[in-house]
Amino acid sequence: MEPADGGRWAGVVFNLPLDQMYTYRIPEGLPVLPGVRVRAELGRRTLMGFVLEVYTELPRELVEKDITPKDLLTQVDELPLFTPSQVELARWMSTMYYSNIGECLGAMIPGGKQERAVVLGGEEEAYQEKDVRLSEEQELGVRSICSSPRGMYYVYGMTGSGKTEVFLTAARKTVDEGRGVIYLVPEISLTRQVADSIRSRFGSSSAILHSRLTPSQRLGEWRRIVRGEARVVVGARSAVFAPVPDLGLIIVDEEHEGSYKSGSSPRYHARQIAMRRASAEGARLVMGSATPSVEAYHLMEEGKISRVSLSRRLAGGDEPEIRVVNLKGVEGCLSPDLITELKQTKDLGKQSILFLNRRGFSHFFHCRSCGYEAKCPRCSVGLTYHKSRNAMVCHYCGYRTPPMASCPECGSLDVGYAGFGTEHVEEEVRRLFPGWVIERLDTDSVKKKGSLEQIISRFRRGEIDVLLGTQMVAKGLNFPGVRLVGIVLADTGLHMPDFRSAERTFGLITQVSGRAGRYTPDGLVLVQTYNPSSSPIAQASTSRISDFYTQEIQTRRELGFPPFSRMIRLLVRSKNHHRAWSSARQIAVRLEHNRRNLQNQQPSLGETEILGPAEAPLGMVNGNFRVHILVTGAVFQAVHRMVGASIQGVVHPRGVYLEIDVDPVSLL
DNA sequence: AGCACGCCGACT
DNA sequence: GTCGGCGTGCTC
Repeated sequence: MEPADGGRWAGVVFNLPLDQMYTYRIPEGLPVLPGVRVRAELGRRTLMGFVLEVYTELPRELVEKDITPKDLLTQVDELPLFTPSQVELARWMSTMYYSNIGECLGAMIPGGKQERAVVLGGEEEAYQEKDVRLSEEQELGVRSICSSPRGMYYVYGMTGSGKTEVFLTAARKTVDEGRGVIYLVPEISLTRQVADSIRSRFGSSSAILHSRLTPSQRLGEWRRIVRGEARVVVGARSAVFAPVPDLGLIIVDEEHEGSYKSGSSPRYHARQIAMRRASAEGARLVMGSATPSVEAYHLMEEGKISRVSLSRRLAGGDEPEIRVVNLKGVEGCLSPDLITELKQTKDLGKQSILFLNRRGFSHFFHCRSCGYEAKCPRCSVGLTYHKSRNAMVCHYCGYRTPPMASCPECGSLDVGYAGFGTEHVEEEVRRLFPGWVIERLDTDSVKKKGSLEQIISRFRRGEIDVLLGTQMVAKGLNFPGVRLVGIVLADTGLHMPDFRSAERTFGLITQVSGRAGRYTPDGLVLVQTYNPSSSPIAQASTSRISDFYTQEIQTRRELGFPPFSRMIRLLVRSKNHHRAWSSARQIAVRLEHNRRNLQNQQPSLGETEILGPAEAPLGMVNGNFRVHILVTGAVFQAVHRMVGASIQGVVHPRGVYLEIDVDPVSLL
C-alpha cells in the first residue's frame, strides 16, 4: 500500500488567519490521511492543524523554494474527522465568507469553537408520545415533502398548528428510505422538546448535539454520526455540519431565528449552509416558522420554495385577543388599559408577562402628537438621536441633521426622544402594585447561575404575579397560568437603525400572540405603541399576515434591500478613533475604485452601491470605535468580487481589525 | 494570530 | 547607556 521507498508529506492548514497550506513530512508509520488533525510546529509554536492532502512526493514548489518541511509531531485522530465533502464545504465557505479553510474546519467540529448558549432545558411542556394522528393538512404536507428525494419546502403555519409533527414524520420516512436527517433548532428555545421526541422515536440511532456535552462527548457523537450509527442529528447552528452519510433531509425549525447566523468568523448562516448541502448532496430541505423571514417568504412567492401551509390550530387553544393601545398622552409607561388588565388578571388568579425590548435603543426621535418619526431620506431607516452632538444620525450612510423643533407632519411642538429602560418599568410596576410578586428576567438577572431556572419554575408554580422579561421570555416558553401578555413598547424595534426593524417588530408581536392564548380561553395581548397605525404593528395585531409580507417585500424592492439585493458589511474596529476611520476610508476608496473597474469590465453584473463609511449603530463597544461600510448590489458576484478585491493585500495598522459579514442579519 | 527583529524616544 | 513603544515580516 505504502511506497516503501519514498516518504510521505501532508498539506496542513491551521485555524489562524493564514490563507496558506503548509507542508510537513509524515514520520514513518504514522497513518496520516486527509481529514485527520495533527500537531505541528509553526514558527516557534506548536499548533493543531488539519490535514487536507497527503503526497507521496515532495511538492515541487518546496523544492524550488528550497524549503525543507518539518516533521509532524503527532497525529490527533486515528481516523479522518472530516469527509472529503466536508473539506469541500469548508473550501466553499472560506471563499464565501472571506475566511480561511482552517478557520472554517474549526467552526465545523462541535466544540472546536465554544459557543455560548443558554438552553432553557426542561421548561417546555413534556412531550406526550401518544399515537399521533396527522391531520389531513399535515398528511398532505408530508406527502408533498417526501414526493421527491430532493427539493425545498416551507412549512408555514402558526404556533400550535403542528409543524413539529410534520417534521418528525418526514424524518421518519427519510430514515425508512435509509437516508440520514439533520434537525436544526434555534439556540435558545425548543431544543429540549424536540430532542425528547427525537430520542423517544429514534432512540440510539439519534444524536443530540447540545451545549452541555463535553468536548470528548461531542467527538464521540461525531464519530457515531460518521459511522452511520446515528441517523438523526438534532442540534443548533453548528449541527448543520454534522457528517451524516447519505443525507436525505435537513430541517430548519423556526427558520426566521437570528441565532442561525454565526456571530464570529466565519460568519456563516446555517440556512445558507443547509441550502448548499441539500443541493450538493441531493437532500430535501424543509424549513418552518409562523413568521418566515422576508427572504424565505419571497422565495415562496417566487415558487423557488414549495409552501406547505398549516392553517388550523390543533389541540384546542383559542386565538388570543390582541388589543393595540395608543400611548399618546399616557404618563409613565403603563397605560390605564394595561393597569386594568393586570389587576383583572391578578383577580382571576392568573399571571401576566410584560415584554420589554432591549434597552439601549430607547433614543428615537418622534412626535408625541401624531407619532411621526424621523427617518433617513436616503436609507429609510430610523435616525438615532445623539444628545452629545445634538444631531440625528443615520447609521447606514452617515447622514445627519439637526433635531427638529416641531413635527414636519403636523406642526406640533411636542417632539422629543422617547423610550424607557427595564429598570424604569420595573420601578413603576412595583410602585403601582405594592405587595405583588414581581420578577425580572433578562441577561443581567440571568448571570447568576441557576437563577434563571429558579425564576422560571417559580413562575410556573404560580408564585410570581408579573414576570418582566426581554427576548428570552418571548420564545419557547409556555406557561399554563398566563392570561395577559403586555408588550410595553412595540415601537422600540421599529426604531432600530436596521432595515429589518419592521420584520422584527412584526415577528415579535405575532410570536408573542401565538403564546398567549395557548392555554387560557380568554388570553389577551396588549400592544402598547405610539404608532398604532404603523403597518407592522397594525398588521400583526389583526393577523393580516400576508398583507405585511406583501407590503414589506414591496418596500424592500423599492429601496433595493435584501432579498432584492445582497449585502456585505465591512466593520472596522479599533481602540483608536482616528485609525478606525482612516482604515475605513482607505477601504472605502478601494471599494469605489473596484466598483468602477467592475462596472466598466463587466457591466452585466449590474450596479452596486457603497454606503458609508458611517459610525456603526453601536459606535463603541468595549472601548473599540466601530465604523462600518455597507456594500449592496443586485448581483451577488459583483458585490462579492468587489469586496474581495478591495481587501486583498490590505494590511491595517496595529490594533485595527476588519470584520466582514456576508448577508448580515444585524447591522448593529 | 503570535512571535521575532529592528529602529527611535525618555528613564534608572 | 538600556527599556520599551510599535511597524514589518514570517511561519512548511
